Amino acid sequence: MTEEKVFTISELATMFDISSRTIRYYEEIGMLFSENRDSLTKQRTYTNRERRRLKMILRGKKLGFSLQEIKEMIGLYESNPEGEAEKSRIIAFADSKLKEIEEQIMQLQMLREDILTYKEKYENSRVKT
Amino acid sequence: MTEEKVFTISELATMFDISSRTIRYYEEIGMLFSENRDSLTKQRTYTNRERRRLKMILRGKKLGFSLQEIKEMIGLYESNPEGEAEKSRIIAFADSKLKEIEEQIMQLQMLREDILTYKEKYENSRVKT
DNA sequence: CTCCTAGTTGACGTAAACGTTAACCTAGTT
DNA sequence: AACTAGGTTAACGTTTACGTCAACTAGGAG
Repeated sequence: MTEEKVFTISELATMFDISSRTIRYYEEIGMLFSENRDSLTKQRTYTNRERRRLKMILRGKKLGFSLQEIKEMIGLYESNPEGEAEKSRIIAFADSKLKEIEEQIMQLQMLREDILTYKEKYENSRVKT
Repeated sequence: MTEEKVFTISELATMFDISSRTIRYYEEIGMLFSENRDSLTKQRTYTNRERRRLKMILRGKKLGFSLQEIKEMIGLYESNPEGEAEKSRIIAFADSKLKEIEEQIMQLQMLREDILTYKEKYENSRVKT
């Protein structure tokens, strides 16, 4: 019933269109974990939890964040702060990231407008042939 | 009257808080040009046009694009298409970039929501001290 | 003339994020 | 038994985007 589906490394790789090496690398630098590896074959298995982590990592990458930054952000999701000091430190980090993200959204909207403007310029300049 | 202000390399560098080396590198790979270099001292001078180009490059970088991608996008701004075929090729490129950018904005908004959610979770869990 | 500042061209070095290859293991065919 | 498919570790290679350093030059300040 509660049998959780697990994935092999190549299943995850094809699922997200990345290489197995990439997944091993993420594990190497502590961004991904493979629980319950077969003690004999040493093969990695991943749970849905790790699949979601990987998805977050790839989203972060597409958005231009470094793996280090992504690691810290995921840490935000998973941290269990002890005491008020730790909590406000985390909230401050969240706020700074939020500001950064909002700035990035604004810049992207500006870039979008720019490209639209140039595109329309081309569309309206009919070439006489 | 129409005397355009020009900048030295270190002026531009401090203006955008980057190194001179970075500027030379961008020139090296054909993303920036220094017109009218002193024939004796070989010193570079930049016009407002190049200052704007540099600004675009740095914006692109902050948004997570590679220098190659940025180069292509700037090419979009500066291209002067000959004939309908060339024009529709450029418009198609613009469209694909626009899609990409809109997707990126959406992802950023989702990330923003995620972080907000987690932040509020921490804020509302008062620690009893 | 000497020194300092600001620039120049190579050319080699480096961090991040993987790619690639070698040498090995195990499970499942044929 | 031999082969194939899919996985493992270890280690060296590669690309991007610069950093760093050496050796040189031209223009002023004193």
